[in-house]
Amino acid sequence: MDPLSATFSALADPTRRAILARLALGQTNVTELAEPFDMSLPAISKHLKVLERAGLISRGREAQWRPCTLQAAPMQEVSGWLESYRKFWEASLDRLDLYLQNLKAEETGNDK
Amino acid sequence: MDPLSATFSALADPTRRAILARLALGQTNVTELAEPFDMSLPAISKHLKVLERAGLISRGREAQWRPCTLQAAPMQEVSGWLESYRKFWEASLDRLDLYLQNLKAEETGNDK
DNA sequence: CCCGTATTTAACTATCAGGTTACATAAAGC
DNA sequence: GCTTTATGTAACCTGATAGTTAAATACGGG
Repeated sequence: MDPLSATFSALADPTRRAILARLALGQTNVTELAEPFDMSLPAISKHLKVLERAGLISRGREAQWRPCTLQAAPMQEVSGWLESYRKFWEASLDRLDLYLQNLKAEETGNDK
Repeated sequence: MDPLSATFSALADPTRRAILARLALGQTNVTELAEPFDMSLPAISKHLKVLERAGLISRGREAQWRPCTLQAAPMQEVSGWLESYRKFWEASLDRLDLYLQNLKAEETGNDK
């Protein structure tokens, strides 16, 4: 799978995004990561593998713990990809803005 | 499925991203969208449905054609979500930068 | 060396995603 | 109304995902 697709599909799961959010607070181990979820440990282990293969986390070894660390570089790829579309959503926001302005103008009777 | 997950998973497919890239050039119909792909029309139709459900395109009606239009608003959501991680990839780039500088310094014997 | 803790792997199941072909529907034009 | 063109839906297949439980592995400490 191409890297961008791997990143997008890793991010397409709320559990995995929550894991990343937790890791943004600092490196931690698997059991602690699993804590908030109503899910078996192997399930979390699989999610971690997905994140790892996408390059979004790295895993070390510290005695019997496997500390996970956030690696945000792939997100930068996503951000770069998105960039070329920015003008489109900004344009549509402008249109929305315009629409809302017209709406308001009509309401107050100031519109042509 | 939550909107963010829907957007990420819609974007996790190269065919769909290519469709969006085409639509960035302007609105077009299904047959023309399908043209570059070695894939049946129903397959494209399914991809379009995924994009539509994620809110990334909208479809009109013009005689027997269904013109598709890019709707980038969900990308803005993604962009917003990514924003909170920006400092992480910027930090790691800084570390990479530092690493490369050190490497260069070592090479030229100017290090430490 | 055995034990407890942390984590992964194996085997299995159910659902979903992405593709196919065949058929159905929509609209225009003769 | 029939035909053509454009598109969508149905039924089906295959492989991937996401979860489960049970067993295996890795490591530190008595």
